[in-house]
Amino acid sequence: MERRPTIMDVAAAAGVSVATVSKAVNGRYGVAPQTVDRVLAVVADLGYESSLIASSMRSRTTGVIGVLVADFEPFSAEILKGVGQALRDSRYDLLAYSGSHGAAEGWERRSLSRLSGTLIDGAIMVTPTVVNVGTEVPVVAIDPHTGPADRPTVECDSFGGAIQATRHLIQLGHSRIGFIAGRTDLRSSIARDAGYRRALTDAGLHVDPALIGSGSYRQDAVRVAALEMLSRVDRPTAVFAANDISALEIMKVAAELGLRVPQDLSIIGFDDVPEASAANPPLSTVRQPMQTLGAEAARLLVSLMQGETPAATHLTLPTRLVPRATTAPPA
Amino acid sequence: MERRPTIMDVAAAAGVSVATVSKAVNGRYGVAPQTVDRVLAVVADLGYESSLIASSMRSRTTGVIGVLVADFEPFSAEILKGVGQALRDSRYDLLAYSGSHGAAEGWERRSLSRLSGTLIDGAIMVTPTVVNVGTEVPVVAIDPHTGPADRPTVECDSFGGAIQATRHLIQLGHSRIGFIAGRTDLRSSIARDAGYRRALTDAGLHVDPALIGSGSYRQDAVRVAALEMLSRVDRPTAVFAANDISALEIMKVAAELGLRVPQDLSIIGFDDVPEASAANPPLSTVRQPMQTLGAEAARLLVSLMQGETPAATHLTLPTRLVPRATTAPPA
DNA sequence: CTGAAAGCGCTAACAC
DNA sequence: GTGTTAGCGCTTTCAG
Repeated sequence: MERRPTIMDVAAAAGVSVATVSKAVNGRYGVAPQTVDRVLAVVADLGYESSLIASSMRSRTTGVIGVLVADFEPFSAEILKGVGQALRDSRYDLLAYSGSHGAAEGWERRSLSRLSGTLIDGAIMVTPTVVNVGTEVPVVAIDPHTGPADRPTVECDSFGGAIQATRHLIQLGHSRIGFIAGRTDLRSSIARDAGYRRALTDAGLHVDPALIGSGSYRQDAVRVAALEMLSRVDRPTAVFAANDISALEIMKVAAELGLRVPQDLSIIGFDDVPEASAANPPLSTVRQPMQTLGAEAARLLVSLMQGETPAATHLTLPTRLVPRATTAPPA
Repeated sequence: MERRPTIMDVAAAAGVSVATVSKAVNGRYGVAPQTVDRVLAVVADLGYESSLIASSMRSRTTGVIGVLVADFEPFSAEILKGVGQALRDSRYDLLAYSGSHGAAEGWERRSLSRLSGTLIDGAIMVTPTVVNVGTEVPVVAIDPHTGPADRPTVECDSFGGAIQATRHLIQLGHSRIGFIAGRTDLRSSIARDAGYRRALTDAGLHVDPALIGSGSYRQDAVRVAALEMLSRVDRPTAVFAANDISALEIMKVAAELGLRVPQDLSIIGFDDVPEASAANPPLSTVRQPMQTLGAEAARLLVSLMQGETPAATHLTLPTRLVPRATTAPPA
């Protein structure tokens, strides 16, 4: 709990001015070699470390990349691993930030505002809630918001993935297939909804509005929608959830209702977060390459930060069906 | 890429001084209600958001908790989820930081120095490489370094867990059991080593130095140690790795050597990171409650930050054996 | 109730 | 080569 040494302490101890210390520490020109040595010796001795914050207020660049998330949940954690991997051998520090008001719309505007222009040189926003955020630094969005895509984005093929999931259920013999939708402000959610409908239509199946519930990716909303859907006399024999967290919640509801999975009800999710394979029984899902998403976003951002003009600023990565133990033919 | 509005812009637009804006925004006493209204209207209009960095330079407190990690890998990602969960309903923002020199010893001192005293009000260090770091803010360490434990710590019962793992192999009928050790500077690693030896001794088994390799939790080192150990004519029939990442690497080496797991070689890890259950075949391991570790660390830290004196500042959480598909009786 | 001024730790011009 | 000076955007005394 002792006071951290400042540049003034170093200057005083080395008998030079703060400016000289700054130059010596940052390897600027115009300092005598022996002065540099003396200063660095004092720095080592005192354990001085320049304050990232103070430096960032003066210099326009910090070498720090920010990842802005609403919350550290499974999805964003995977993204983070990918970003970290891509940046591992770079000179960039990585800073992940989650405001305390993650639930409120516009959290990313607030976070970005508070960090950019000073602390971070560029940012990656994960599942943002708004489209336009004026910034002073390059930003790339992962799993972007609906609306005009003026900002660089990285996402997976949600439409194709939803078709894979729904078709998987159809091929197992299901014809009454429910859908629990996600956050309707996310492009990916809308695409998953569309994919579900398309697969149904392509198979000559009727799209029954009663079998479409809104979950918004929120556990409580999913619970309500699932309870309602699964309590119907003409309940579906299979459900596709717009993400794994929702699917996992549906599994809980099914258990409470006395429905066995997959015998009485097939369930398939989307994402393949680690929790999906660890579930009991392991959750069938559509895998989106979350770590790759993060890594690609990082690469795109670095290229943007270096003033390059990347060939593609809207990446869409493929998904893959991962059938596990929660999907089976209907009874 | 537009310039972010500063407090000066707000002041100018509202026709007041920056001091008044600051007071109005922060709800300080001594501002006329109508002035507050006017200022806040301008704030909303301009989309002003105070700079976290600039504020933190003047005020001693920011409401931000920092989690310092060497790297965003599976273990620290789980910790992060737990910290996030514990802080979800608090007023604290969460900032996770990984310096670009994560590999170098002392990364946490550097990170802490650069962030503390200004940006963060408290910190959680994950698997630190050094013991003493002078700081101005409360710090709690997860999976601490060896040496005098003067700082609050949260860890799992590594000794007991290692005994569980080794005993599991012994009970399956193994008598030649190898061990790939972890980072020798971590208290937990040493405890796992000791637990391995104790279980062996308790069972009347000989501790063969040739069956103990050093992996340091680094893939390349694990590979070298595993290759050497598994190429011996008197190779072990089972191996206990000090963490899952090491165990996963051993699985790869075993495959390259043509050894079938678990028929020719049983492997058990430690941690139960998500990757363990997703492995093929799923990895047997000892589960440490990583998210709980993070959550407890967060609770401890918050209590420290509020000036309380927690009853216990050294938490040890229990582990649990999770037998999966990589352990079986020897051929 | 409001504003002017000082300064947090640091860097970048510019003098000396 | 080195020191002096002026801020970065904000909060906080302290006068008015």
